[in-house]
Amino acid sequence: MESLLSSLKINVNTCLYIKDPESSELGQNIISKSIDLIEELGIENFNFKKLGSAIKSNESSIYRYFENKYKLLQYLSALYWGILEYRLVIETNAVEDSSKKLLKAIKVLTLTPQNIAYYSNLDQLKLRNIVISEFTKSYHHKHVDSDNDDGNFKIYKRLVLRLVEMIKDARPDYAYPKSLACQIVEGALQQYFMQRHFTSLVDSTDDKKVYDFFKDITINALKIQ
Amino acid sequence: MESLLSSLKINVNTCLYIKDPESSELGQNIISKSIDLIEELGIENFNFKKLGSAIKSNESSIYRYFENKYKLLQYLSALYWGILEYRLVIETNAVEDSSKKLLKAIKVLTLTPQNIAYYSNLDQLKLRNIVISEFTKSYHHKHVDSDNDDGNFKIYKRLVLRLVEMIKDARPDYAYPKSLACQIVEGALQQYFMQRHFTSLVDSTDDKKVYDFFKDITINALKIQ
DNA sequence: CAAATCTAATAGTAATACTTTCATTTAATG
DNA sequence: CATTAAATGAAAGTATTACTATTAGATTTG
Repeated sequence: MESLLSSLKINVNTCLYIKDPESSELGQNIISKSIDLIEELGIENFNFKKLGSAIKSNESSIYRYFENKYKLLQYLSALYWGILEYRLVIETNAVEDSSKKLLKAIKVLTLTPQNIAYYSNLDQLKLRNIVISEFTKSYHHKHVDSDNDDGNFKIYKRLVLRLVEMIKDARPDYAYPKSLACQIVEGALQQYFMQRHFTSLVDSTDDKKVYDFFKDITINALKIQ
Repeated sequence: MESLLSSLKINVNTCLYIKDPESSELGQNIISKSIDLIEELGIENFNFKKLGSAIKSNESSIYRYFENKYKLLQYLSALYWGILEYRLVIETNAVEDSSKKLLKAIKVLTLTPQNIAYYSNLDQLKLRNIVISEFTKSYHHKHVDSDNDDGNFKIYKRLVLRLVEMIKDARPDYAYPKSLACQIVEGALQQYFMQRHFTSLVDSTDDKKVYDFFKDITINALKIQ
């Protein structure tokens, strides 16, 4: 499975970049080093000048790949959701029972993954940290609708809709499949952020408890198993 | 109830401002006009210069009240959660049955309120729009921990913990009261944002459905009623 | 009235987010 | 191998923003 995935290219929406960063060594450096830097500094303190000197290249060269740092963040997010989508499809594909399939999906979506080189050589755990801390800011702004029209969140929405289908398969008459799917995917990020920064609002700092919580919610809401 | 609340002062953490904006007319103008402007422009496109000319005052005068626009956002958020906390307490206080009390609380926390002048003359619906669009950004950044230490999110956390107590009262052996409370409070904001900007991920654009969803989740998770 | 405080206006600083230009290096092709 | 095209690097330049400092006038308070 690893080798299968590492030979796949995740087709991020072309609106997200000016020049495909996978097409050159500089582009690949931009991606891998920006993951380090954004995780370390946060998107607000990160800029292309700092990234330029970190990869011994120039600010203006990076602008030839990405319009601005927020597009880069959306690109990185799309990459993350793309990787997660592949894992979701592959790990649930063989499961026949619809309830078991759904629970397996929730596992993939809520547990911290091993840092296997699924995709090129980027650090999946750092990428996940970026998504936990920064993804919400990639769409909470005034041009969210045009970004959406451009397709910048396509992979994310496709992933959520895959979960919606699994919920419907497990319980066709459930009234809120989309709300539940959103709450699982987005809520998992939220729970991990809370674990790190709002410990008084958290029942347990154990990763597995995030899964347990959403599993419990889902089983009871859908009345399965 | 209206008159009771309109005579109450919500004690926002003093770290959030330099000079109490309620102590002068200029300060009150800053608050009411910033609600209009932040709702209209979003926090990124909003700045103190624009606010200054909107209230026919000066940038530098506003800096005497707030350190920067993000502190102002945290102040406005605290105000919102403070108003919600009062409504929560008052509207659930008389309810004796713990399950009914909890469901009433969820109603207060998830439904769009009437724009009653609960608190001074600020526009509660606009304030709510700001919280839906901007609150997540008030703590998703690198200095969240020191802001938290300063007490900037105290009212928000107190509100969530009130809900936690109600969940525990309704079902003392439930394993995830804090996770559930967070998901209700934060998830409601998320659902409203989705209704507005990610319609393909939404079951219904009816406000009441947000309440129905969280009510259903809670009833089934806690096995009440 | 006098003292203290508050506010407005202006100017100024430092950082950021780009853009432009142009020289140089690298890669592609005949 | 030579020519051409494309990609990159270096440097300088622009516009905006976030904030500070200064000062003078207005307002409040004792």
